Amino acid sequence: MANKKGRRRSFGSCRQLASGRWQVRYRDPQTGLLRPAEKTYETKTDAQVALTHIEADITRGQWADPDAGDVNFADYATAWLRDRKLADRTRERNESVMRLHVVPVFGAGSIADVTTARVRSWRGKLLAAGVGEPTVVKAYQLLRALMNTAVDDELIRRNPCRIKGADSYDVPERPVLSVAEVFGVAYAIAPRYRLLVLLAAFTTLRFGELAALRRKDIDLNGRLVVVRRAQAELQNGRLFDKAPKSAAGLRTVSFPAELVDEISHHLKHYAADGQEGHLFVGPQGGQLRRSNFRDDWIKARKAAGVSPKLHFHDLRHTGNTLASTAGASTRELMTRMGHSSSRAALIYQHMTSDRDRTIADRLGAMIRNGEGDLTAAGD
DNA sequence: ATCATTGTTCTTACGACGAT
DNA sequence: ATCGTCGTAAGAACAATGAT
Repeated sequence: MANKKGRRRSFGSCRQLASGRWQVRYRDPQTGLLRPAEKTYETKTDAQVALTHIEADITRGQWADPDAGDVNFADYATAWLRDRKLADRTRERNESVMRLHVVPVFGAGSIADVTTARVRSWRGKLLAAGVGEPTVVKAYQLLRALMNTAVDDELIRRNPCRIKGADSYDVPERPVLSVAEVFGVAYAIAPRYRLLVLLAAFTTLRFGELAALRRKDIDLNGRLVVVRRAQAELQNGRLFDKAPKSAAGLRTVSFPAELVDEISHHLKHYAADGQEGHLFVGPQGGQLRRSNFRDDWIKARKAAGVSPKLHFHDLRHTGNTLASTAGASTRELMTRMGHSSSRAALIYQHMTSDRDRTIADRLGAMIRNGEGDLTAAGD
């Protein structure tokens, strides 16, 4: 229905209502139905300008259904979280961040109500309330990801999460131990965990990988430990083993000959029975988990006089640093640590086991030179 | 190369429960 | 009654992968 008089428009129409104000109507590009614009205009000129803008939006593919953003945020967020295919642990975390920090503020309104200004103030309040920066960053990233999907769904035109620097934070350097300090901790901790500390440092396995080790994964003669899986822990405490994601995750790492006696001793006294028995178990024979390891770690850390900031995971960095000192190349280190390199290596290169053995041997030399007395003590 | 996103580990707190 | 262990929950911190 074009204007009766004057210039014919090819797009939409304007008409004057009984009130005297001007209404704009146009074809909804999705339904093909004639729909009135959101508001009316004082003058015919204003109405025609508005119509031009709408047409331009549609032409550019930027037109968004004004009603679409009217989706309840909480409902949309729930569906969004549900439909993502994520690892259980990631899902858990996303759900808790959403539930605790995002939905309480935005949940009641609609998707379109989330404006940049509100996002900024929400973020500031979280920080002011004492929520840690990593968590605030996490919450922001999550909200942004959700709003990105809303953009894809054409609920909103553009993502309101556009606060510079809000999606990252500075990560401080981690402490690194000397060989002497590694042994200091190893001999300060409960004996059943001594090998755990040593392997963490000298094979640079992760806690989850160490916790998943079975007797059969240790080759004393070959001085190898085979990493076939990692133990993961859900927030609800459920433990499960995960296969490594990449070829690099499934790997064999050499350990220094200086650890052989320690390992034999451990196998004899502490490891669970059978080839499938866990190498490391809790005080009562249960599976090793963070909660039942933590107290021992803290005590050992204190007794050994190392930084109270030292995380178990820092042993891995320590081992990495030591291995680097022992002459490992970046490539070799990555292999040893179980990193894949999607960038550089199109084809996964196997480091020769000879090379890994050499690195382990040099680590052994460090143990001998640095800490021969400690290895003999306290057993 | 850089940024976006996903994944893993560490910290703190508390309650249940059986052993001492 | 107290203690050690274990399980659970929430939050914080750190690391790696994947997409531009």
